[in-house]
Amino acid sequence: MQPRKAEADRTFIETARRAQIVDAAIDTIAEVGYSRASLGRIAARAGISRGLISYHFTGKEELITEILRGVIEQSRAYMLPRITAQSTGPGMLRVYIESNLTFIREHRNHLIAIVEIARHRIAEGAPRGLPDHEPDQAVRALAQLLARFQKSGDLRSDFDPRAVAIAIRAAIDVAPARLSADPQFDIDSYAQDIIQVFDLATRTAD
Amino acid sequence: MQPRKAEADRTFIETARRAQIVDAAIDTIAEVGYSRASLGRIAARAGISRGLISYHFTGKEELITEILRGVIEQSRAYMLPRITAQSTGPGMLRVYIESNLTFIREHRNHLIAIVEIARHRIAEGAPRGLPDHEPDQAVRALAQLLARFQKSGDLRSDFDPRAVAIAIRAAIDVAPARLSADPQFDIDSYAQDIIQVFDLATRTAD
DNA sequence: GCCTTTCTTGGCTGCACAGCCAAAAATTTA
DNA sequence: TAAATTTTTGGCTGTGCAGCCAAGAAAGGC
Repeated sequence: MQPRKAEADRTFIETARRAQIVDAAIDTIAEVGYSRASLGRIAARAGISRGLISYHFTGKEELITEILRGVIEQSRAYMLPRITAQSTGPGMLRVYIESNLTFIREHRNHLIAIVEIARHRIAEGAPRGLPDHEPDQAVRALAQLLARFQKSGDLRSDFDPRAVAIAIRAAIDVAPARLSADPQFDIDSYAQDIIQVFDLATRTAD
Repeated sequence: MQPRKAEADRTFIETARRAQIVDAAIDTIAEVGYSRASLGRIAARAGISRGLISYHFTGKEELITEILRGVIEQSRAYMLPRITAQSTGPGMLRVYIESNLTFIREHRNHLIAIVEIARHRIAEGAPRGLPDHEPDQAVRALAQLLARFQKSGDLRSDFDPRAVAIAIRAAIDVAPARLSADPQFDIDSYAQDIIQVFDLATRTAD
């Protein structure tokens, strides 16, 4: 499951093709769902032959991994500075939810695709009791943030940060599916409502 | 996609076999995931031949529908009386979350299976812009409950009941996947934390 | 007991897919 | 321009699956 060669060695064409294939794969998964997104369909959308994907990627696995890697990297780059800029608990929580949902709105298909991938990975690929899957990492990171502000007295301390982190991630991760199923869904007003919910739930009674 | 015959006409054997196959299908889906749960695997678990499933069900579709029908019926029977027994907004909300999560704990595999099915149905089966899928019904029903108590002044009225309903359902629906991925996950304490979150978020400031 | 109906098996067919490969086309190098 | 290399195509192979069916086994009616 290694890339075919080191990134630095890639030709211009190879780099461009890989990007083109990744984009086609994201749009295909977002449109027809993970398990209908065959290499044939992805190739058709990119306007190339099936074999070409096998030439540029060692297998479907590497293609999917590349999608995850790229999108996660982009979302980190967008959200992390915004979140760490906040110094108060409620502020951090607001910006955490807000930046997540803004990123989802602005990268609709990318997020629909990785949520699709994550679901199938959790459900099937995983032999039960796997070490570390992606959603767990997000939950753990958020739980740590919450715990830190609990300790500093900036958030109420009578809740389990892990449980609340699970609920917050669940509320965020459901948004891409909503977006794709319901064109009416207004993600910005959803964001505001969710922010209020978790603000009221975690804010110290002062 | 109709059942082979009216329910009343079924022989003893047919009824027993259908139940046996449904049970095997639920356990298989819960164990290996939806898309690895082939008729062959389900038959193997039930200790019967593949063809027998085709004899008792018109197709895989009917089998899946039967699973959904049964589990939804059971969960309604468990939860509905408990929820309608509550007369206050906060009480309703507490019992709604509690009875959902208790039912999940007591019917682990059943719930893992239907969440699996629902995910794949949303993601793939659905031509975009479908009329009514199951999770939407649950969200809509909960949103109506919330709206009713908002109008009677029993819950704060500065949130969109639909958005909060989506968040509550998301927090509940994530539990089966957590259960199957993480044996450590304590669903009862999770329930208590989630109850507190949404209680604080929706309770009128009195 | 025999005959009919119900039940069950295992094999067959066709489909969709991922991965592989030989050869053609395009591009680069000498 | 010729040779070498990279890129691309389309077909082939094996796998896993759902649905179908002929024939056998079991159960029930007469």
